[in-house]
Amino acid sequence: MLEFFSPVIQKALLAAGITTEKAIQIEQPSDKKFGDFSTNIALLCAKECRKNPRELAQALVPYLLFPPDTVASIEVAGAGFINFYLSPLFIMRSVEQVLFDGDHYGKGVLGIGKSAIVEYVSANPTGPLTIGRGRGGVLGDCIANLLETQGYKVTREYYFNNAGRQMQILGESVRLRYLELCKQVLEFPTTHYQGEYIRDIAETIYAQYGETLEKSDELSFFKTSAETSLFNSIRQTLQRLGIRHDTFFNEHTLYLADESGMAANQRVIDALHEKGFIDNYDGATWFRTTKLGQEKDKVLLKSSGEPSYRLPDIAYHITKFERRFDMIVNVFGADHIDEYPDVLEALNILGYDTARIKIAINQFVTTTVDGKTLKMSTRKGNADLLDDLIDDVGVDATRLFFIMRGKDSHLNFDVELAKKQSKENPVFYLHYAHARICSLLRLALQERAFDPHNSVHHHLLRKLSSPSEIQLGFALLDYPDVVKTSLRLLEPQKMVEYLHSLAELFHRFYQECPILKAETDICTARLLLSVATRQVLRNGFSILGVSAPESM
RNA sequence: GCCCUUGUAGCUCAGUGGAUAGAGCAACAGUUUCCUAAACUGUAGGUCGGCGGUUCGAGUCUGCCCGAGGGCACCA
Repeated sequence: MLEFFSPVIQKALLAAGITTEKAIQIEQPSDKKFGDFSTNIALLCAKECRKNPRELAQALVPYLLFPPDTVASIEVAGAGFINFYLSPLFIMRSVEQVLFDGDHYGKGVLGIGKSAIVEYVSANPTGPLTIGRGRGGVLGDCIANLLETQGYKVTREYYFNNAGRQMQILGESVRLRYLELCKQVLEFPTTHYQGEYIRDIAETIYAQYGETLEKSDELSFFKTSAETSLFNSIRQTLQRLGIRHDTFFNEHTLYLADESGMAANQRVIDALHEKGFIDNYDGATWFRTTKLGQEKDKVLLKSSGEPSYRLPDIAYHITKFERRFDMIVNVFGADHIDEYPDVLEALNILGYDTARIKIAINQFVTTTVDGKTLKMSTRKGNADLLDDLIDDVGVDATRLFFIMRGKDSHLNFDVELAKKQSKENPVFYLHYAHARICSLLRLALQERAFDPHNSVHHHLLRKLSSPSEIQLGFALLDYPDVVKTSLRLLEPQKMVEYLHSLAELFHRFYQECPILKAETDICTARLLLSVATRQVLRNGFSILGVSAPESM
């Protein structure tokens, strides 16, 4: 709605002879008695105009000229707020727009002609996905969906590493478990992967090859088997959640020489060296972050000559620029919070426009079962496996619970609540609203041969005027703004909250207004309002990646 | 010790420097001759962790203190 109000306010300021640098802000007051929308522009300008904000607001009002039948009234209130009330006609006309746009309602043009990359999950294949990773996965997936609604061409990328020390340890862990199956007595080191899944992989190998591999010192077979198995498991889990990736970027490619005969990692060292940010001491190569005010330099090349994780990270991000993405979104968990400032610093030094990069960090998840909070543990048991959670509460609850709180909040996943078949459970409440509308429309088809796709009666919506109808219509009109806000803040939680309030408004409308029992025109209008509500619920669900059940 | 996130109603959480701090759930009291009561309406519930500072105005910005989670490797 900013696009609607802003130009009018801009003109009014001009007409009233007020010049200001301040950006126009439009907000929805928490209380309807302060209008449908309001602006604080008079308060913002009061100081530089050296005028009382209330007087300034009063002076502005005569110049606020909106198209006919849009804004019903304008009031000055409080310290100098200007409050706008929309006309019911305007609201109902926008409901017609919802019906007209259908699946496209809420789409925008912000990203048309632009490309975006969203990197998420990015777990190395050293174990099955944990609940914590799941939150980031769903968050990333929703952000990618949001970008697509605005016309961005989105690449969903998974960055992983199947080389290096962790993978060696993984292979060794599997080999040791295999040897145990061959009745060898040995000590399993605490530094190795303890998970039950290691035994499973070893058993599969044992079942297939018996003890024929017992004498082999060759690790790579065990490593490769483990990697293949775990990567499959990860991808299967993601698939269950409806999370897909377009590209898998292997960190290892950054170590290999390209056409120019040089590895991407080496090019980063050279480029940083040229800028004077490389130093060699203690046998290692360092990124001189002390020059940037940090306490310590950071190792790029270890004394063994191998890159530390930081170097390929920088090189990897450079590829995102080289691949010419207009927007670069990185989604990762709080455990990687210290990683990105160094990467950004390096990119800045090398002259890349880091304003294109957006970072979404999600805090961790604790699960509550029977009122008891379990802390996530990667070591023993499989209580923190994402697959187990999905088995337990289902895909929709898993997805929705992960994003129904702000990403910065330390999420408390109440497993009991997620399984409840009642209003307490937000998943259920949202589903029910949708199913209820579907059921209503099935009946309307039977009793009145109502066709939701027939547009000849759309104008009847303008006959609706009761508070619950107007409020519902108003909420529908708000949807495109909610999409934009969710994207701007990288926060799909805003969408969840919105859809919940939309469901609530629908239930109230349904309760207060008889639909099929109403006289013909009103009945049709109310059915159309219901169709529009269902449309917006569906559009929102599809961004969140939850299903839209037709009956329950 | 340092860094990041966080502390708002009994619980889970919103809150973009602005109006009397909001929502959901739980609690309590009501609503079905009627399209899904798997719902709706109403009531009650607060020292915004604490103490200062910035300004016309602070839950929001800032300083310190306290609590919670995470991170501080030549691991990724």
